[in-house]
Amino acid sequence: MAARRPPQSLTRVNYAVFVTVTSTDVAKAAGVSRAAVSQILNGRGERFAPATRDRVQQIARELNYQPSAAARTLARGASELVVGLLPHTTFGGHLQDVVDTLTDELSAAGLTLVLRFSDSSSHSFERLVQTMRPLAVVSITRLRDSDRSLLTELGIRLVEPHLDAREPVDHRIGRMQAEHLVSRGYTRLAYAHLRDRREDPFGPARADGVRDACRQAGLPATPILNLGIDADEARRELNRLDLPRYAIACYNDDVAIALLSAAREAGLRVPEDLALIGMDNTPISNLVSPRLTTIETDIRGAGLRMAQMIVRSVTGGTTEDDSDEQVPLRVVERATT
Amino acid sequence: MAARRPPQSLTRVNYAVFVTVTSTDVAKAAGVSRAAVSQILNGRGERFAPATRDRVQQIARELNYQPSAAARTLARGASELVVGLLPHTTFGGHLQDVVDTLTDELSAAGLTLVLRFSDSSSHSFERLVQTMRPLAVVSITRLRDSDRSLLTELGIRLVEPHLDAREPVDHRIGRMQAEHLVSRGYTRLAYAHLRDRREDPFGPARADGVRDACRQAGLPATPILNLGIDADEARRELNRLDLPRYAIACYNDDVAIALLSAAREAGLRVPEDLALIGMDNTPISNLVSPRLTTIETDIRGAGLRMAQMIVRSVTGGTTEDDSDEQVPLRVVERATT
DNA sequence: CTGAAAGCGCTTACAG
DNA sequence: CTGAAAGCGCTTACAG
Repeated sequence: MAARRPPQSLTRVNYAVFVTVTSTDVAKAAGVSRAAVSQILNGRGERFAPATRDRVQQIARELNYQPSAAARTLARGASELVVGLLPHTTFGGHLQDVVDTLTDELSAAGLTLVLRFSDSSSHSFERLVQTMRPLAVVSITRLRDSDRSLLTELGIRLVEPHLDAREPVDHRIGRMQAEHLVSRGYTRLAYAHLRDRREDPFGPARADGVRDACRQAGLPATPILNLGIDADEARRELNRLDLPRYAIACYNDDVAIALLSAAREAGLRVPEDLALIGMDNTPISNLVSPRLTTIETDIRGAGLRMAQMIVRSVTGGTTEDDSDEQVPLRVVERATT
Repeated sequence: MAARRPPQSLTRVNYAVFVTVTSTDVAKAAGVSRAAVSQILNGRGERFAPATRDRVQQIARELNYQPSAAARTLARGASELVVGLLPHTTFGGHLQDVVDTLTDELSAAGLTLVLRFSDSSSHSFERLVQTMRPLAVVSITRLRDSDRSLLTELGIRLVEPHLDAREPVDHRIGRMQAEHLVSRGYTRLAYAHLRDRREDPFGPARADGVRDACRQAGLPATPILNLGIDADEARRELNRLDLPRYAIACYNDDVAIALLSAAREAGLRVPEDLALIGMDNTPISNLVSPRLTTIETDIRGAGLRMAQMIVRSVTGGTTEDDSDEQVPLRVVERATT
């Protein structure tokens, strides 16, 4: 074991003193060269005697040998780091489960997933990718153009699962919302965004889905509302509509609840005068009255697919989503439509 | 510029071809040695002629030289990586702003913040810290014991801002909830946890705060409720109370809204028969009826303090929170108390 | 079937 | 005031 002496002058940073087991330790203990240890532990050990192989693997385990990422990166010229970019939106258990799945799947493939918010400053993102040289960046949401070109320029693989299906999932969500409303007899539809664009990463694609569904059904253009989760804003946006008898597809359940609350105060009957459909099937959507119609998605399954796609893309070189299955989506019909 | 050739056999991973500017490039262009470049760019340039210093810095900027994190880590024996552990709880804009602040502050100090969920598997966390050797780990929430001892063993600094104030912020939150309820004349208090422990990371500390405040006010022990955001569970837990005339401090606004909804269905008057206080001042807490009393926190300011504390701890060696200011907390009184 | 050697890009103690 | 040299831990092409 090499006891690491910290550098002498600590002007900037205090270093911990690590006790590390290196490949040299393993090699000595096993009576082979470091090259042998490296090859055997990296799956290129076919050429070695099975006994040697076993011995090395056994000893590495006993010593709890963990190769240094820094050294490996330096030697290989690329890291095993994958950076996951989280949208700057409210998210709870669901999205976190997806990320956990991703973490584990990538870890099993020898890759390390590390997270960032996609909205943190471009500057710090640039530093991150320039210095860490991740193997890939996977973005849950649409990337800034500047970040995208940075990655292209550096030759860092970009994986964007949400763009990959033949019909992007967000377009489908909007379409399903609209088709449900149309099937309940509504002919005048609107789309309600979250006003803060940062929190509305999927809004544009979903609004497109609503618009396309309306066009296909021969309905007029859909007005676009923009509101925060706030009673005043909801009332104001509602007033822009030629009520009664409108149906609104909402960015998420919170937006729908804000509109629901405003409608109640304005004396509108829901769903007779105003129909609402949310998205996410949040627990609270089932606690308001009337209970909210919404859309539910099997996001865990989606996480698994995403993970597999990334592993495939990183290990196999393709970014295409050859499996053409789609994320399962389901309308949860309750009392607001 | 060194064009990096990818290794010949790509059994596991496809590598991108990077075009990197190295310190050698800078050194050549400036007509100095790599050592000089290193020292000048790392703030140890006092010994060099000002002209040399300026030239090197200028050229490094022009070439957009970004030192390789891997090489630096290897040479220095410790990385400049800080791992931030996110609680596995619902969070929206607020917490994300804190994280963004943290990212930028650390970046300004030359450190790279990278995120993980604290609940992802211990195994993958171990791999992360063993291979990446972060300079520090900062945990927004309480760490698993196994993870904690792993870090101790490896000598990796652990920063836990939530533990640092003289009175931990979560204890204070519980106490403020209870004190508010007591001040409104309630004498029988309960605490409502989120049932899923993963989503209730701060619950125990807050329940302690409620209990301590009640003890201090001479009130009886507080019953503990556990519920998900679900009408049935809320009703069930409500039935365990000897109603009417109870006041419940809730883990967050969602829990309070679930109880509010159940109370409404059970024909209880709020706040006469049942008082509720939430936590977070979510937008929706102001949209339900009656509007929810809750607690608001200046989490942005908290993020800044946290960032400074981490930078100080990492660069200065102390983990103590010498600044004794507290996170601002404020009761937002509305109609449920 | 296995090992010696070179090299990844950087930092730092040391020599001039 | 500045540079040559050694070394961080690993990987891989090559020689035996």
